[in-house]
Amino acid sequence: MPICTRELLLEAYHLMLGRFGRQHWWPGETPFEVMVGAVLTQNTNWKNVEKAISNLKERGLLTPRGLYHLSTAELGRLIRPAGYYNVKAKRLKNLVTRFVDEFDGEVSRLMSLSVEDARAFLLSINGIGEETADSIILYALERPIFVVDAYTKRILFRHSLISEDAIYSEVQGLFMDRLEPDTALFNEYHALIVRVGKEYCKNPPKCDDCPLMGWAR
DNA sequence: CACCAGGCAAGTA
DNA sequence: TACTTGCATGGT
Repeated sequence: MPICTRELLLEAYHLMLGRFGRQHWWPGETPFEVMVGAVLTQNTNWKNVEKAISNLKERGLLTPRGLYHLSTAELGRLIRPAGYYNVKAKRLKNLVTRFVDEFDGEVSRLMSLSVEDARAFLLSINGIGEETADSIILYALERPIFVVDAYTKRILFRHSLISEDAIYSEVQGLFMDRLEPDTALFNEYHALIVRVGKEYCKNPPKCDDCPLMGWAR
């Protein structure tokens, strides 16, 4: 059972960065587009999300008030390629309604909250869970919080750094208790984990040539 | 053909 | 509290 130190976490980061370079997340979007994309990409391939984003963009609807005044049914039709379109249309409406009603649809007003308050606000919205909330805080608000996803858990579990049933806060704490709050670092680190997870840490694992081969364990 | 992707909430016991 | 299930398109 390896001990998870700051040095170990930084080693993994540099191994992944050295192999893949910067991932440029979140791909070319304004903060509001990141918020929308964070909901659309729930359990869904990003390529599918891009089609949905394009549909909204082409019609000039990818703004807080554009979506605010759009019916849930019509929104669902436009985001259809992203999958779960009925569920996601409701979730987006929930997010946009709260964002416009309580923050006037201004990202700057949301950013004036503390990270804890912003997280509590986002989590109080039906359809926004921990990963989506943290993705919005990190990639839209550009505040330092570590995003944990299924790949993060799988990689750490396979390297015996966490148990299989480790909960979100446990995994997040593993990183945040050891690394100084650094938005750029957390941004790149999560993106690299997703990249490595996709290419190597699937079922079955493709460990040959994985940048984390021989790391921790 | 099967499998799954940058999750989440609601239902069940 | 601890599982289970529904949601859905598009790529490999």
